[in-house]
Amino acid sequence: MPERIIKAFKTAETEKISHLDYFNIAVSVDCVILGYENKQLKVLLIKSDLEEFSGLNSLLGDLVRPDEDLDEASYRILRERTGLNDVYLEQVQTFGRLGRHPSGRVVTTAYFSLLDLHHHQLRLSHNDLHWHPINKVGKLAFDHKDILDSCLHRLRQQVLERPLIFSLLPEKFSLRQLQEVYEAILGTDLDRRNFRKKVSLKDWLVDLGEMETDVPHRPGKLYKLNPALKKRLRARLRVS
Amino acid sequence: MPERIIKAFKTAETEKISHLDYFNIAVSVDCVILGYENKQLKVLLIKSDLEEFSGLNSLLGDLVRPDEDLDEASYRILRERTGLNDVYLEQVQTFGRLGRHPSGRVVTTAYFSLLDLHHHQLRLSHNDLHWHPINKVGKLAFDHKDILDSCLHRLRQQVLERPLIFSLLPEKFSLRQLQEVYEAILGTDLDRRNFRKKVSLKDWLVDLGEMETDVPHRPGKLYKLNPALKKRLRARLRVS
DNA sequence: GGTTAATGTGTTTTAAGTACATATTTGTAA
DNA sequence: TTACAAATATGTACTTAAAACACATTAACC
Repeated sequence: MPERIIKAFKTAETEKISHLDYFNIAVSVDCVILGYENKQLKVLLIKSDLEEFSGLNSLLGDLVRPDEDLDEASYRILRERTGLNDVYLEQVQTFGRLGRHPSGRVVTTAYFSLLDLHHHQLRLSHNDLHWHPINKVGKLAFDHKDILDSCLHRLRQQVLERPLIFSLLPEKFSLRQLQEVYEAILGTDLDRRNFRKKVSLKDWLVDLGEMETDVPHRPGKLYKLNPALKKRLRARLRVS
Repeated sequence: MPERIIKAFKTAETEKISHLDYFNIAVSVDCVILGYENKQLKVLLIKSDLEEFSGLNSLLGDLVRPDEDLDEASYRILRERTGLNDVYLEQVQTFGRLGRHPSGRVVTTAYFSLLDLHHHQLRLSHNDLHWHPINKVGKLAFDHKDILDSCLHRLRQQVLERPLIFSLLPEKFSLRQLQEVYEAILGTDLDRRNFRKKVSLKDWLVDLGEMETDVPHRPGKLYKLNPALKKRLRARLRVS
């Protein structure tokens, strides 16, 4: 099969490079899995088990299997690591610098995902997995800091335009909770009145007619995500 | 070396898939090279030489070499095909669907580029290369129509925010010419007065104090891109 | 029943976007 | 040389969105 591919690319065929070398590039995906807790945005990291990066954390990634779509690979990683399989994932960027992986040539595609850190189905697969507050992430293994930053950048860019954020929250939430999520993601304070005006102009929320309980102050109304938008937050791929 | 990589990915190591299979994925880049002529946005295409796609056009792409960065590969393609080497290229998205290439598994990363179709250095490398008006592109080989569309979408999203467009134009240009480029890209008519107001609020242009010549009507002022922004339109990579 | 800590709702100001009109300059053709 | 065609150059009124800002209300706690 490799030969067929190389023949399909004329330029490659005429090159003096050994044909097999073209298949010395591994393809991986890395997932920036984000959760929300204690008014902080957190990212799921794992201790790197490579000598070169001992003591450093890394994102969750894996080689793409020869028989799975790129998108599918990211869902697999999320599922293997968290037990969740109906979570929104979005491709952000591909990193292909030479030398980005100490063991050889690996080109990796970054995805980000948002999920409710307290979701009842969430089961972390490994002891060394942990949630790390986004603004206390120091050095990471590989170029994973760059990958994280590019995903955060994309997220911040999109979060006010598209209803991405709701998978970070429980089913029912107050406007204050929603605003706190936005503040954690954007890293800024928002004006409560302007925020509410902005949100209410979109068709994102449904008033449940219920109130918060167990808060030491005047309870707020509870909302849920407009069901019409809910499907977009789900994975497009099923478990294989 | 492949073995080292596979060992570096714990999950892969424990799989029953033959280790070598992980290296049966080829990595390519595809370039959406856009130019402007006759008030039309055009894309550089080539006749596909694959049997499966006979009669169809495709984008310009190639396998990534084992010893070159992903970004570098896209610059190489641009250089090989057009002779230009100092042109802006931007990564857009990676396409990894199974079966997207009939000869085997190929994951491709899409880049777009804008260049002056009448640039004196432009030398197309191949007879079958041709510029195709963007709104007359029909079926393309592979998933290249999807790739083209995603690049156009990104371009349209960014073109009013960032000074990307100026490499489509000659050094000196009038505001009318500039507006026509925007209209070709966005596919809409723009109000001249509002357009000028919008552009003049940005710091993109420098008034040259010169006038158009050889126009059959009142000549307009000529402008050039603010030199401070020029470097951003150049490649970050040099010719190797 | 007063205090605390939120919620819930405007208004005003400023900036950005949209719609629209008139005078001006050049080339061309009568 | 003059009228006409076709574009440039410029400005104002209207509408919508974003930013700044204030006050009355509700429930829990003591």
